Amino acid sequence: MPIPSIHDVIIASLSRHSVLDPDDHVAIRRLIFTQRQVEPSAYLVREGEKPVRCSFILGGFTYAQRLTSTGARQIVSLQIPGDFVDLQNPWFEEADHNVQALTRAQVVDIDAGALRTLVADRPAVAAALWRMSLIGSSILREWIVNIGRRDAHTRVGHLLCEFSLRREVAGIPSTRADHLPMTQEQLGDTVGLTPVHVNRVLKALAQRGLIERDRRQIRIVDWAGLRDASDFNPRYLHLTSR
Amino acid sequence: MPIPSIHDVIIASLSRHSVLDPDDHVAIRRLIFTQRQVEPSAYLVREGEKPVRCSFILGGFTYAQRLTSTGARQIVSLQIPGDFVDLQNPWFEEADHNVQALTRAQVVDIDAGALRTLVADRPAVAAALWRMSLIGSSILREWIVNIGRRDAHTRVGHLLCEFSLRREVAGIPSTRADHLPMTQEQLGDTVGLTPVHVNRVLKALAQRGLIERDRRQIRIVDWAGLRDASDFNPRYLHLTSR
DNA sequence: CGGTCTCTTGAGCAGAGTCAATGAACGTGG
DNA sequence: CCACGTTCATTGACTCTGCTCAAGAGACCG
Repeated sequence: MPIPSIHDVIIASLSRHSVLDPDDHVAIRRLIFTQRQVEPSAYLVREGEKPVRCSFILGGFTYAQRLTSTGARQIVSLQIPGDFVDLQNPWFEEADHNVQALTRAQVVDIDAGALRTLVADRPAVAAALWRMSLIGSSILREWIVNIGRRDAHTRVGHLLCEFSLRREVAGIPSTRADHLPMTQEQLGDTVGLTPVHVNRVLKALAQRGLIERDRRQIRIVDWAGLRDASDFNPRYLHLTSR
Repeated sequence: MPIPSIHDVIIASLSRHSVLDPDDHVAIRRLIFTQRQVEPSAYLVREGEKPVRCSFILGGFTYAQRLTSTGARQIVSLQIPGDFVDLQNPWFEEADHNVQALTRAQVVDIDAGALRTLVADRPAVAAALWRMSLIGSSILREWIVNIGRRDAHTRVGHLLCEFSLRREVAGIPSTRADHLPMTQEQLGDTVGLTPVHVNRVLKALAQRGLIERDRRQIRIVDWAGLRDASDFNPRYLHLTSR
């Protein structure tokens, strides 16, 4: 794909949630950035370092993660194509978490300073970016509820629903290979469970006819059933409003 | 207190994290708002409703909360004086959570439209507000780690450390009456535990000499000890950077 | 074809939850 | 100033969800 189309992808992503005028488009098109590919588990951001750029995901998936002093890992967010990785970077002195590629991913790096300038010049772009980061906050709140107050079955089901819906809304077809591109250990680190228990929960969900599994692949068979069983209400994703 | 001083409080709060110039001050001083007092457990925001204003806390404490379908409650954030309640409101069509007063609280309501205008006109103010909301996101991530991967003792201790430090940084003296103005049930709803277990954990923390309790009051006796026992690293609060 | 991950399953354990009773503190009205 | 009701805190006894440990089976890769 030629370079210009990447700008279109970013504009399209912002426009999914906000309204931009032609001048905003022009300003975004002036952004200079570099595209690169990252391999699974490669770091995009490291806790403690000074972030000088902000990435945008073209393809593949990434996750943000932190470790406790006992070495336990907790995944705190997932990014899918169309999302920004750490939109906060231009405004913070140091990163407060790590970001790693979940799958092989194609990303573009945007200079933090250029992003600050863009935001200062174009209020509508600032509002669009802000809105995206606010939706990110809303998802964080939902995860707190999920991990804090739901039992293991509901928790895992809720994550499956969220991931599936976010992907669908972003228009990302789910291929056989990457339907839910996580190991059961990563799934556990996302919802606060051990991999062993995740395994048992997935087995139970399959036995209840809510999902189907084949190797690493997880497919939702009964969407309404899983949604209801998982206390999933998409309001927190703020999909409709714009 | 005369009305003008409230603007000063807001400017001071923003200036704690960001740099504003005199024109920004002028723009903030043009904000019109109403001050009011809310009683404990009164709602400031209700899930699902269209938010038309954004509140700023002058005194007292509030919390954001959501319920699961089974009726369990999870508190997802705490606001202290100097914080905004739902800075997201001007950009969302509907609230995704409830906000209630934890104690009696003094708040000012700012019209969402006026806030949008201010942000569009004054990039530095926008950056300051954005930065505050990003710090809020960072706290949400830490809570996910806390609830997802730490055991009950560490979890409770971590919350005590966070609350104590945030309050100290905001310059809010802790009076005997409201040191930690939460019931054990609310504490449990914050860290994902039952009130009964919170009670046992507090008892154990006191026996270890980390905290002291008297009625509702909880005092940290051994700050370094509690910090280390609770895996508390204040990086996520982004206090120093500005 | 061996090595490495990941998944799966069983057995036993334990941290946190549930249920229930008692007690302390506090506010209110008489 | 006291009686009463309500809300919280505290504690014990018991249960159970999810964790730990461990072994074996697939899958995948060079």
